[in-house]
Amino acid sequence: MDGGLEHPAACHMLDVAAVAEVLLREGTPDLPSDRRDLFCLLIALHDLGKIGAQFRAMLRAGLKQNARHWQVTEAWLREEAMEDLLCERLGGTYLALRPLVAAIAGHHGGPPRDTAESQWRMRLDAGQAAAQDARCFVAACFDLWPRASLAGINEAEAMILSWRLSGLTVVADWVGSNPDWFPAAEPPTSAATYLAETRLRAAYAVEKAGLVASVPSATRLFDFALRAMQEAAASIPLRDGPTLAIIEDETGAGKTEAALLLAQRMLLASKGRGLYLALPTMATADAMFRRARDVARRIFVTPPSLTLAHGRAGLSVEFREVMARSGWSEDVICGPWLADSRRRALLADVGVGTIDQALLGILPTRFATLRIHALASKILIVDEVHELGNPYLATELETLLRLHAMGGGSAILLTATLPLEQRARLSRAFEEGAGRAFVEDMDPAYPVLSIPGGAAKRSFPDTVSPKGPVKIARLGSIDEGVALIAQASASGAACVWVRNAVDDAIASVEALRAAGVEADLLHARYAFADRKRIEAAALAAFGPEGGRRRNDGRGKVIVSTQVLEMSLDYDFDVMVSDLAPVAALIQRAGRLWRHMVRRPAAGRPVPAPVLHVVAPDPDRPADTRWLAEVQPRGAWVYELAEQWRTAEVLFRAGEIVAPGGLRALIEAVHGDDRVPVPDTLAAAEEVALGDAYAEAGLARMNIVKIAAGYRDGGGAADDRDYPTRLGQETRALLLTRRAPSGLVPWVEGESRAEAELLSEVSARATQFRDLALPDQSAPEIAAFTEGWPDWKRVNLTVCPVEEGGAICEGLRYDGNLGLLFQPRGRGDEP
DNA sequence: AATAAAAAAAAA
Repeated sequence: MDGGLEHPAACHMLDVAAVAEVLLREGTPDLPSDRRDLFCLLIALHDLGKIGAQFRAMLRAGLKQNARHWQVTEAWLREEAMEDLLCERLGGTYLALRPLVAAIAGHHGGPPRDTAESQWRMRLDAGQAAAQDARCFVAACFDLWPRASLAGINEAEAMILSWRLSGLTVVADWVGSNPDWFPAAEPPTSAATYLAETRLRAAYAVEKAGLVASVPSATRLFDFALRAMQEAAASIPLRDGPTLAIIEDETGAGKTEAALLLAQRMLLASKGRGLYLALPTMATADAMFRRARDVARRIFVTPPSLTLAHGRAGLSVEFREVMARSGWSEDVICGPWLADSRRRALLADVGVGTIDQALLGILPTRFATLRIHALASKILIVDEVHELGNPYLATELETLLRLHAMGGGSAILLTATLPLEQRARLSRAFEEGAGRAFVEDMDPAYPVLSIPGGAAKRSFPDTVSPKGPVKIARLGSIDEGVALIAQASASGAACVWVRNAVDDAIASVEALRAAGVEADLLHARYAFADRKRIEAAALAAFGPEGGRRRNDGRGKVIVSTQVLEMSLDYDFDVMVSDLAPVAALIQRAGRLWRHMVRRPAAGRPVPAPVLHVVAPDPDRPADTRWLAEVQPRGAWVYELAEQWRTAEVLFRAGEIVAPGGLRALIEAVHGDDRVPVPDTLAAAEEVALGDAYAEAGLARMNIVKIAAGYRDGGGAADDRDYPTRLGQETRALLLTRRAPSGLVPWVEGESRAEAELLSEVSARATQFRDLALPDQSAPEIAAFTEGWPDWKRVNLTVCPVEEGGAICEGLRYDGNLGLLFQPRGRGDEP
């Protein structure tokens, strides 16, 4: 038998190369055929390191190998004689070869990093016979992919290609390692006959895995009459090559549908083979998944695969339903192979998930290149881009767009309130990634649909939201807020008070109660189950079908924090809010008088929508204590200069006019020629600016170094060492209760894992500093955590909750108020 | 002194 094929690893390598062949044909953007053959040839060598005495010894006797087989793969391919052979046969230089070799060798999550000396040692350990076998196998592969060529690839291009090749290798390996699809067989008679056979298996396997891209359909997506922005998306001329489209319009203008219309046209123009819809939170991703189901089916000719990708995707009832029905559904499907891991979820025809799932691809984390590869063939749709405006996230997003464009991908960005400068930075990253000159577009038109380097639609019929402008009124104190809500609620108005800090929100609930007003409380410091319950109750009160009034006829009242800004479909008659940056206030104001068709102005208990902002007078001499007097805790949440500037601009404007007036408000606070702050706040602004630079710098440190290629620019760190978001450290508690059988999760779930997820509550780590949390080695807790992986034990503190809610001195939990930190020395009284 | 947000097993 020729070519070292008697070695079991040889068949596996050909299996994996055959899978890669099918994937390149069926699932990734087009690559010239000589590049495809080059990729297949190299991928066929990915497990070359298994050919060797050490690996055999490990398999037979369980001996420990000094180096892992994937490291040895690179060692063989970097051997001088081998490198010469490869360069000669492939018609290229070792400068182009080496980055690609590292890409296929590093298929276990990270790139190989061994020195020439240790690679020499690996070859020595493997033995002479192995060297002979390896060379034979490589020679046989040349004949299998005769068109493979390095011609025209220089070092810089090889660096760029290395990212995608690495990801492709991983996917091919995962598919090709499945024994159901590639059962062990007798050694074949020749490499060529074996490859011919296994190509059939590969085609079947790729289909079974759900990786054959569905064919896009030109079917009309929506049966309603398109609105202006949607019409624009359906008709704007697309440009050649990788395309970025930016849709800027107010909340509720139908941007998602516009993006889907545009995405469908991009698919039909072969700018991608699928979609990934990236959202800022898990909750918004869940909501998008619900909406995407029907339309996803219509975008494709055959039932497409549809996945939900985020940390708690398993809790989504809709996603579970799609998985359960995927064996026979004519609708959308998600087979077991795709559903098996979050990383794989990105490979589906239509993926919906958090932006973080995509961002992990540009951080040097384990299997990051799999994410890059999966996204490369997708139209990347990023929703609520304005939520990703902090320097760390923004820098990550720029990098993602740059890399996506480099790989030939297209993208659509959706936003309500993006500063022009931010829009320019994202556009620049994409255009530069696509290898084009960037022409800055500072046209302030709004709403707008623009394609950098291409067409733009800037004139829309002059529409004003049906509710008319939202008036701005200032309240000088908390007491005024209490009085206003008490009075409005008495007249039957549905009321909300948005506060910046959880403890301030709790204080407001107490103040309202003292004034005879009962209010619910919604923030993020609840066990997941309680938060879900309170959100559902709020939806029943303030949602489209909401009851809005209590039995006694008074309007329902809720006090909340920033969680309210996140796409929850509430409608309030009256809103009071702490001063917050203008973009946040615009989002909050979007929850005022939202459902005008169901609830026209005439039926409302107040004459007009007004946003009452609790803030000090911006004309009053402002110092660093300016805000703290009305917001004892919340004053620290946002940057002070931004807060003052918002007050100055918003109170002077006196109203929010959407959509026409939004751009001017945003630019006056965030733009290049923003309003200057008083001298007394200049120092605070300097500090904040410094912090922002530091954050962006940290992001640049953390992200993968694209130009350095996968070997030197990537990594295999634990995800937690390279967070997708910065923030103060938090600590997660797993609440439990005592049952006859021992500790059980605080709430029930369909499975133990689900019950645990639902019983988690997090808060800032510093708040626990002086608390004596339960000893985790106590017998009842040790019994509860038995069998947990280490990372889980490190990250979760199991806390038994007593009958009255006490956890330990100074800390208690209340299902309606959340996790409560109490002043010390007052015991457990509420 | 202080928000919300996300994330965690590989590939015989």
